[in-house]
Amino acid sequence: MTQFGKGCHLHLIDGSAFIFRAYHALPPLTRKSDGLPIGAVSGFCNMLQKYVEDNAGPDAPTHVAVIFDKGSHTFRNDLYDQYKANREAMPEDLRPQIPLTRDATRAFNIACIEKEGFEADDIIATLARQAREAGGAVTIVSSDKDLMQLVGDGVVMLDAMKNKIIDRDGVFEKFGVWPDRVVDVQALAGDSVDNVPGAPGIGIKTAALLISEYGDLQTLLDQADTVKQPKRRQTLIEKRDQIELSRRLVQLDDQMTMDDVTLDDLEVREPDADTLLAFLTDMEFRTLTKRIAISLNAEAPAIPQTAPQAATTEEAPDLPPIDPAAYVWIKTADDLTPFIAQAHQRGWVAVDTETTGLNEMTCDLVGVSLAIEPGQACYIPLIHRATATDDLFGNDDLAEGQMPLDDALALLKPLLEDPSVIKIGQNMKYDAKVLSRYGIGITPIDDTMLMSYAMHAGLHGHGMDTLSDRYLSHTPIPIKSLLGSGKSMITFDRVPIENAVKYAAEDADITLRLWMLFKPQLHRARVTRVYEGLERPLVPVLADMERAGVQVDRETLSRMSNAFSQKMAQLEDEIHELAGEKFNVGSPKQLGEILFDKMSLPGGKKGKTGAYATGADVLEDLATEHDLPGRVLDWRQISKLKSTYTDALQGHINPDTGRVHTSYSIAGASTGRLASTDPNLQNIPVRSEEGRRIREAFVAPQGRALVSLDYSQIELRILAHMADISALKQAFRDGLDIHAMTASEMFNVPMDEMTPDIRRQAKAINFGVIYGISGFGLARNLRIPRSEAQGFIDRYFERFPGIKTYMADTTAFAKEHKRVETLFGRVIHTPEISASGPRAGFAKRAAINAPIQGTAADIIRRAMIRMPQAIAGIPATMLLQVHDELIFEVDTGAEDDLIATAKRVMEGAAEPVVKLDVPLVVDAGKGRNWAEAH
DNA sequence: TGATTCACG
DNA sequence: GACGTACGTGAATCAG
Repeated sequence: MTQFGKGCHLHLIDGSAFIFRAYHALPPLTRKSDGLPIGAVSGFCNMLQKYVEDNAGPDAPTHVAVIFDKGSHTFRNDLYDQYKANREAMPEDLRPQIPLTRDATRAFNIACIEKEGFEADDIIATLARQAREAGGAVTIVSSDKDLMQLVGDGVVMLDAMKNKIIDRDGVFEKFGVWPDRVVDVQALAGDSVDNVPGAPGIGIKTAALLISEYGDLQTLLDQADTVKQPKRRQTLIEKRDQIELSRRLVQLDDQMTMDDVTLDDLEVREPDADTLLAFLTDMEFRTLTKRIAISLNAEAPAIPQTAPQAATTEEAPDLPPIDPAAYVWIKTADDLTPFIAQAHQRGWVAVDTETTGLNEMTCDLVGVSLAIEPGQACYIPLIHRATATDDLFGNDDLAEGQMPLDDALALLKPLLEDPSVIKIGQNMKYDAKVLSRYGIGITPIDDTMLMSYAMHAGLHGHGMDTLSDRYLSHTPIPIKSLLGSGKSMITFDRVPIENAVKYAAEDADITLRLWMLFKPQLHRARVTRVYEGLERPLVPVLADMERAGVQVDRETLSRMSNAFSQKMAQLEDEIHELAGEKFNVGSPKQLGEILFDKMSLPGGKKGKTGAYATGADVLEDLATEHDLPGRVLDWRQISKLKSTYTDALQGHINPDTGRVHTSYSIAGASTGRLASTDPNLQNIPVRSEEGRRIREAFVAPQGRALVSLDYSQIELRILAHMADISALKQAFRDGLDIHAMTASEMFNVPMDEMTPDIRRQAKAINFGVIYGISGFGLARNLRIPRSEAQGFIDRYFERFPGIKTYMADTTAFAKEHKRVETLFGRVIHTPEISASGPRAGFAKRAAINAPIQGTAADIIRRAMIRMPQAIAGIPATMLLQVHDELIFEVDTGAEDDLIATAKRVMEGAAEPVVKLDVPLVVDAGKGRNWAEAH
């Protein structure tokens, strides 16, 4: 063994870069024998092997190590809590591969270095310094620009993919300064990937210019008042703290204490053929095993041929049939432990919870089912009752053959919370919410409903019955057959356990089979990023929001209900008086007969069911003829407010929390929007004065306030970007009133002569464009002749020809591919696009609207996913989402802090994946209730 | 259960 | 030439 010193050459390989490159470059391979994801490991081994082959010549290194990141919290997070906060979560199928890449490195007999709480870059910096001080040369195998500050003085970088050396000149080419000033440039330019703020408005080019002129960052900041450009000067002076913070973030730490590793430990060693080949064989890499066996002059061990588990075609894989008789009833801890052990070993388990109801906030956990292999599933009954009802004396005994609830949960908790075991479920938000009330934080999760949503939105629903029917050709046991329906319906805890086992375990079995089918399809459908980045991470965020709920004041609602009752009774009397007879004002059928048959008012049109139409637009037209229609409109408005809001909302106040807990469906709307149910809190009135007062009942508790932030004109901004309309984009950049600007363009009216009416018409056209405009629709909306509306549209297309092109391109794309996409890759299928008749019109307009509405939905999803981390230091809770608005509750005094932070997250939510040509603007409000905050 | 109506973005 | 239309949702109500 030689002492590291002069003549030695150390190679430091950036392991994380290898892993991510391998993961993204390769399709999602799985180990054939058991389905373990191994695509990244395979790519990693190939890259290591290629590296070894490429570096065997006279320049071969004498010492080598692969360096990995370990842990997510580093000293940089202590400096700046937003450091790397933009990072998307590690894909679920990559996580189990991380330890395997360490194993692979060791199998190649290469030193493998990681240190808790340190980034690989700092370890590399430290080892490089040590090697230089000992007189050796260093090559850093990476193309990461963050490492370029280390280049020079015997240190070079090697881009292993391009096999290209990056030396001082290469760094100068990239940064415009020599390596010793790279951190200064990075500190100014910032980095959106790592979320290093830098100086706003200054990029690498400007930064390099400034640094070259002033020599270094310190001098530049000290003499910032001499910078000629006023904007730069102002930024440098005002953002000095932020820039200095950025410098500390990008500066690598080369003074780490590496007490357990010395350079001498890194000496190049020949791989041990048996060890390496055993590892590769175990991974079942056939080609690579053979290739390496040849290079090592060794015999390649045989890899047993096993039947492929997940089929590569669309056919269902060859699996045991679904057989409810084969499922296991777990009665004791001894029955359960083997299942749990197997789940740990496998790295995944399908989970389903059974409860006494559908409301996760109030129902009780009745049992849990698990599935580990197709056909191999069990059910753990927990509180099933012995009889169908309690007896006359109120006795209600538990059934035999159940584990005590606490014992079962104590055994399950470590499994459900184990970060190395994926918990698979269908609509996991439900199970996560139920389990969280029992002190279990289930993680990490995979969700078959969301996988289907990512792949099949627009094609069909994503409930388990639909998916099982379609993709497994199996109809699950209907829940009705166990619970009955209507008045005699029972709760799940009254279902005899032998029946419950069949039903519940089947659900877990089906979920597991769907997962095995869908998981490899995500990559092929090119929606892995959508699923991993927009669907899966939203589950815990929404679960927390729903559990938090919003405080609603029953007194306020009840007072309003009473007032509405009186007003309705009064209006009813007037209506009956005007009609000359009593009838049910709430019955469109009776109303139609009164209006058109008895009173013979004009415009009576019957729909396909033979009933007169009595919608608001019809009644508004009739209001000029008679007093009655107007009264009915008033009555309807109040009736709506009372029944749907002031009355129904009171019934949704949870008695335990005093708050209303909505439920968001993630996979409901085809465009990517959320939908709110039980109750729907996305349609609380705001447009009418009376309706808006209902928002006064949504309050913050004592000592807190509500804060609302909403995107301004987000869909029009997205349209301007996607259709690339320079006039609209410029208007948004200039912060103009977009509807007034449109009106000015279309009607040749100067902005300072704009009237509200002209602006209103332009606004209607702008909205019409988003919805897939038609002359008829615009005419009806604006109540103008159809020919005039068509004239507006023609003129609009003349002024903004890009819009017409965009619409034509979008429909052509939809026709060709039977789908459209958002800027973030969300896929919305449009199967009806080639239909004939009126359905074609619907499909076409939907296809035009979906990418715009969907992109807006993607953006706010991204903001919501980042929000919990971003506001972690503020005493605030995110409560509600209303498509382009987020509502928070916050301690009084911290409102402005929250607004600043949440605004930053929302306005930057598209980045770094999409760089919009228009700014996103968020407006904010605060108050004691929602009416004040909005 | 389906149609109608109307609340929201 | 006629069809029928703005896009996306959920809830309450009536009527069969």
